[in-house]
Amino acid sequence: MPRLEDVADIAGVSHQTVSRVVNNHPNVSSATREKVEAAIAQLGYRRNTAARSLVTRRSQTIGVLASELSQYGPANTLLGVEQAARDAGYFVSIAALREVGREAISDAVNHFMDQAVDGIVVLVPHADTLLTLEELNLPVPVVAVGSAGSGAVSGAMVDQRRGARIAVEHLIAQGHRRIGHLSGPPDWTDGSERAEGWRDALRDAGLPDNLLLEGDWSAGSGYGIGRTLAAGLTATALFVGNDQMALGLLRAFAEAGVKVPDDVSVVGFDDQPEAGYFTPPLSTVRQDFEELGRRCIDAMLKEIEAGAGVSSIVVTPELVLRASTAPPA
Amino acid sequence: MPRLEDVADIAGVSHQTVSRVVNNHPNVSSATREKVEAAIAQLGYRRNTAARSLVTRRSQTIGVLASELSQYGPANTLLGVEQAARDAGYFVSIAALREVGREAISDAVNHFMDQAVDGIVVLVPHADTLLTLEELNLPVPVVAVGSAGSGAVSGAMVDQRRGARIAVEHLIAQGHRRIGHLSGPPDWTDGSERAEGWRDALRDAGLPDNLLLEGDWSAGSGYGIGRTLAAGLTATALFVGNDQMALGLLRAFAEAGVKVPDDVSVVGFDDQPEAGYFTPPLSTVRQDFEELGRRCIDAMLKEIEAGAGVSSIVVTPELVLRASTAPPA
DNA sequence: GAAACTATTGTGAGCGCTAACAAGATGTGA
DNA sequence: TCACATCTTGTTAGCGCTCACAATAGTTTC
Repeated sequence: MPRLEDVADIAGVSHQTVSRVVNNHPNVSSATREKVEAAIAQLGYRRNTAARSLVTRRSQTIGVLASELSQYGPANTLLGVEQAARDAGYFVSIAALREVGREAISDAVNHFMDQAVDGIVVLVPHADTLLTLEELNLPVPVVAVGSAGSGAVSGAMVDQRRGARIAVEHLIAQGHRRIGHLSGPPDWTDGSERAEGWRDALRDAGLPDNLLLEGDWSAGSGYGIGRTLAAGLTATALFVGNDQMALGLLRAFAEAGVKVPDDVSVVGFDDQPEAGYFTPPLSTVRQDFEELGRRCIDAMLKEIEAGAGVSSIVVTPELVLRASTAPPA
Repeated sequence: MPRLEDVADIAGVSHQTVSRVVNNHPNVSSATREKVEAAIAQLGYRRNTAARSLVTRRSQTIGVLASELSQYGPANTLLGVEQAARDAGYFVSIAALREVGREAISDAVNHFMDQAVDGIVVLVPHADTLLTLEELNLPVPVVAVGSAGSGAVSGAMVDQRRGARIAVEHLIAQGHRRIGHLSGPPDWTDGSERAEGWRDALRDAGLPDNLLLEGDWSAGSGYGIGRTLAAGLTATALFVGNDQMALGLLRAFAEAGVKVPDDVSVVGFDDQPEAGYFTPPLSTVRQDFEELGRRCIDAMLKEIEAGAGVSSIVVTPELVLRASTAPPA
């Protein structure tokens, strides 16, 4: 591999001048710059990241700590993060968590510290992730996706509470009075936030908020709960914590002869690409995960490069109406 | 950050001895080792990756070049890759492709070369990816997932042709004689391989192989084709290139009053977690993507560390039967 | 026309680590 | 006992780069 020195020899300048060209320093004459650039092209020179990192004490790498990477939300957030990071000249390193817990998070963070990442984006949507991160007291900026952040850690989230509220308010506007919620696990921030939004909307409307069932995000849990519900359905509408559980629920209702939306309306959350092809097509709440990811990196780079303090990013979701909702009979 | 030297001072040895301890060199007395380890713990010493990389000329990083990262298959392959790589002490860097093409691949590869990765796993399931990679003639080992590899590039794939064959042979065994195929795009390796397997099975059985329709992997394309098919259905069974298209197809059939499996049997491909909750639950071909990812890293590390040559990995898929298939009426 | 600036280029040191070699300590057999 | 091997530790150089500073050339100001 050619070095700065080799380029310098060919261009007839010092290694430092080559370094200036490579780093876009202002005080280089255009004649010199051209000579150097020609030499760089001729040799196929590439700056050695390790040597550069050694002296700058920056790795130009951002670590992404993720669980549930095969889920629609985290995967797309990762895409946004990657795009913004690469555009800004950063590398993106990942560590996937198989099970979520203090130790697994700590292991992954250690891995990133070994790599000397310049910042960490955390894509672990559990309620106590933020706490664990604060305890670890990391020497680099951290953005926790799915939380509002704290004094030490930046947050970036879709306003799920608001999304849930919008969905439920729509059902109320359609005339529904008994609206249940199939929530995700309460120890997931998404699960509890969406449940809160559901409750907020019902309370504001003076409606009962006692029909709450807990799933685990999977289609299987939606199916199981759907079978139980179908046996003695009291609600005319159900707000479901994510699209996958809604899929399972629809399946269970279909088997039990419960008609959607005639007997019961169903609203999901996420708007994954398949949601429009469920039976029936699912009304749901759309979240722009890529945007969320991009904004994480914006905030992170401000912390890394401009020394900015922690920030709190909020992205607003949007209700998408399809055939699974209708006014009650 | 403490350096090797700092640890050496506290332990009362030379920096080189500390280096030996850190790198598990054999010839260090246990007394010395203990002193050094105590000093390391006391200071919270961490080896500086940049300095190490500079002298070893290894970055301990594997690049993963991926498109379609929000899809079930690539996402789970990535998980397998990450697990195996981290277990082996490697970092995993990612670059996601927004659109697939020579230039995008070349950009991402350049990004990895800037980072001096030790190897690249390519998760871009297009037919001409392999060609592009060969042309780039990379100075590090490359494993192309979804291809059989070539003289210069290792391959790792699920035996999709065989998976398709198994699925279609099952339909034939059930008594189906007109079996159509809704394929993915033919310029995707997965698309053409699965179509080949479908054709193989039909030809071997002396059945017609002229009912081939092309989708684009999305539920939407499955839906569109489903609507067309429903109008004048001649097949009694359909083998669909992936589960998402099958979902759209099922939706279209439901709308058109075509009963699955009474009027037509449907088999998908992938076995994504939701497939069992479609209406009806989908028979499909299961692929172990994580295993595939892990084996990619095994092969890659053999190339990097043992100087092994290119290899070709094949993982066998498995047919999962659910309610969407039945003997013809 | 000398002093004071600015723009451009070069020199030397050192980031933290590992590899190669050197040297001391310990043990072994004749 | 000495010559030789073996185990353990230390010394030195250098990986490729950027930073701080020095030096030169060109320009302006009074």
